Amino acid sequence: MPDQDPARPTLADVAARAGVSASTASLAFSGSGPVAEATRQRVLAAARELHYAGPDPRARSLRRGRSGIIGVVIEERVREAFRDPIHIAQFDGIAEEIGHIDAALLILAASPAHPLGGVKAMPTEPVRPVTVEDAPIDAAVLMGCTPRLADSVSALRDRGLPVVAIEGFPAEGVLVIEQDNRDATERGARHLRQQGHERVAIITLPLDAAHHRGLVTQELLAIGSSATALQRLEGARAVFPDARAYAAAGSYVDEGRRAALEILSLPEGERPTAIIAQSDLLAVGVIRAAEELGIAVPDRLSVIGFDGVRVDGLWPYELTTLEQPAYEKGRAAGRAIVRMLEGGEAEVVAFTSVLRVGNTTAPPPAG
Amino acid sequence: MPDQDPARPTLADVAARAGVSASTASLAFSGSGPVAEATRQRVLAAARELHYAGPDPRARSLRRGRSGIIGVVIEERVREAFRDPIHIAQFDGIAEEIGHIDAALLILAASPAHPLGGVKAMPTEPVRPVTVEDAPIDAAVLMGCTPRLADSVSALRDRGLPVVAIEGFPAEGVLVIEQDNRDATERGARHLRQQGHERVAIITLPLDAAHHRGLVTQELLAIGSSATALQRLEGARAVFPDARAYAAAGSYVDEGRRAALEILSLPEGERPTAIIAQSDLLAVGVIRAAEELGIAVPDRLSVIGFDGVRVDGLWPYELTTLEQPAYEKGRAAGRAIVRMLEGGEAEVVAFTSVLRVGNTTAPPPAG
DNA sequence: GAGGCGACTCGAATCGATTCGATCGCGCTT
DNA sequence: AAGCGCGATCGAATCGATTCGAGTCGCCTC
Repeated sequence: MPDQDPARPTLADVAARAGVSASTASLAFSGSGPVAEATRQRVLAAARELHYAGPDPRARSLRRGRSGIIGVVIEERVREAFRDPIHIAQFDGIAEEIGHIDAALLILAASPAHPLGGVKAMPTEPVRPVTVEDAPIDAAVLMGCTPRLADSVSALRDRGLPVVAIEGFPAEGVLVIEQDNRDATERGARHLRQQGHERVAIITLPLDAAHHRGLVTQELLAIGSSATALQRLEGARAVFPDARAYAAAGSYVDEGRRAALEILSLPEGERPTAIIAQSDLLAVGVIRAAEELGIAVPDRLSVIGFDGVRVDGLWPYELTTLEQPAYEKGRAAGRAIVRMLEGGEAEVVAFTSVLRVGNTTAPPPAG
Repeated sequence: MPDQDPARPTLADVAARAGVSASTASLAFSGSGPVAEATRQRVLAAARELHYAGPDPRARSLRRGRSGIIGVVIEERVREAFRDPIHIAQFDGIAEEIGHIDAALLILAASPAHPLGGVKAMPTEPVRPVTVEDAPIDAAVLMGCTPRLADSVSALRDRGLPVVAIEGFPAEGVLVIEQDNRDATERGARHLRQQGHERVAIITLPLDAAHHRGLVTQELLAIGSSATALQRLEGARAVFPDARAYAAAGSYVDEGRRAALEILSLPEGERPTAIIAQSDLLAVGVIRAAEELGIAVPDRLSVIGFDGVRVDGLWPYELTTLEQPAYEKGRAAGRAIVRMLEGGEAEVVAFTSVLRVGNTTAPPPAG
């Protein structure tokens, strides 16, 4: 029994009460056709009397073929997306642009890839899972998604929906909003090199789908799927080929702290004089760890981040970081979606990060 | 023509190719019924060959009567919701809880109320507006909504959808997650009184739908519709009945600064010795303004906020504020939705704010 | 006064899937 | 060997609205 309440009125009921046909009633509501004003009023009155709440959006969107909803696909759990300032800025930008066509934003967590028709866990859940492949959306924006989603993406394409990705691996039929992760990180690394640093460590964003934490090995690199993390790693190693890298399990302050505590446990003279963190939150964690260990920043340890979000409670530090235009990236994605929905072609957009030098980087200690 | 591409395959096509009936094909996909493994494989194979992307979510949700989407209604433009840390924490909490039933979150900006069947602006927009009343949602969470939405809310009720409100005016059939705005502010005000303050000013959140800025007059109070702002104002005036209040046009640092510059333009001796701001962001603005005017905080001006979000770049200040459990409020709303969707009754939850004393409040200057 | 034109209204097909009840075999029991 | 039970499959109704083509009716024109 799909209907929860018996006898919720339908358009047909309203039409009957108003003494018109369903088609006329529909016209009266949608306004797309000639309806006599008197008739229209009669229909609206009937609707009021029956407490009819207007055409059912489900039926409407089935018939019309459009739902007015844009999906934003993230690969973490939904709640984590709200923790990351970069995500938020990008949401913001997307919302700004699709607001122009009055579309709404559906936040979707990518489900673990499941084969076409794979068995769902519980057949009679009160609410069925909304996955990327079966959400009533008109288009999708992928945020930092990995090839793990390839199946879902091709399902979207099979549906004929426009798909735009903000960073991530290029895929057939997906418009990518690009970010110069590799080159930007290389610029940041060069900045360290110029200051005289030789021993550098890297803390990366999660590389693989399972978010493995720890030293980045060949094996981990091989299964690495995060374009963003890999590109930034590549940029850093272009300058410091032998730099050790540690993967964090997420872009959180505490993950940065944890990795840094491990990195900095070496005796001075062996331990790195600089750490390249792949996000500002990680970098803040590094600074916290240094404070705990009594290692002065930037005198004995330089720290560089990525993102350019202004992190809370960092005073007196001003993080040296690579500032990326997250809000603008979101807008570009939104604009692309709008254009594609209107039947046009959207072109690839590439964004550039700017090195903002703060007071967390300095020449390495003389010794 | 609803379909954009000609000949996108449907379940019937797949069934035909697999040599089974549509009903069997449906069973093969949904898994809710006995289907021979061989048949199932045949159907899935046919689907692959035709590039069939799975059952159309629109049709599915029409038939099933559920879409798996929970709407979160905000009254600002969507993008502004992402700017407010309290909103974000609440989103986060909601997402956490509804994640348990695999539902997704639809962010909806409340449209200006329009009468049932009111004329839409453009009949042939590429994407139709998604308003509160016609979004394919299974339930709605209202975030800080005003009576302006009364029509939309009653439409939701007519649809038989569960509706939960986080703060806001109680409405028939709407479960409210409450916050002790009035009493909490009163406690904060009493803290100032105990320190000896007499001349106090208040900076409120937007009171009315139009977000009028400026001195709070009787007229403004009369059209005030934000429960949160009104309750907090009431709490402050319970202690300082004659305190002047200024409405900000939004919860932003710059709005707080702007209001404070006006408030503090009086000669010392007449100007307030303390300012009660209705949000932390506003309070930070007050501190900024005081810095600009060379007024020492807390020596010559005490400042108290509301929210307990840790605002960036405030050092060396630790804001005295009323800490509210925003994340928990979101969770409570999410839990209530889940319970109601499962057919149960959800009970009202009330949250309490705690006064956290920082270093922005002190006794007023002796003079 | 007949023809014609418009403004309205209606019937019926359609969107694409789900689901209930009925049917059909087929193996097993007694 | 007849009867039974059960798993697999199918037909048809249904979900609730939109839309197209086909009337219907009144009024204007020549």
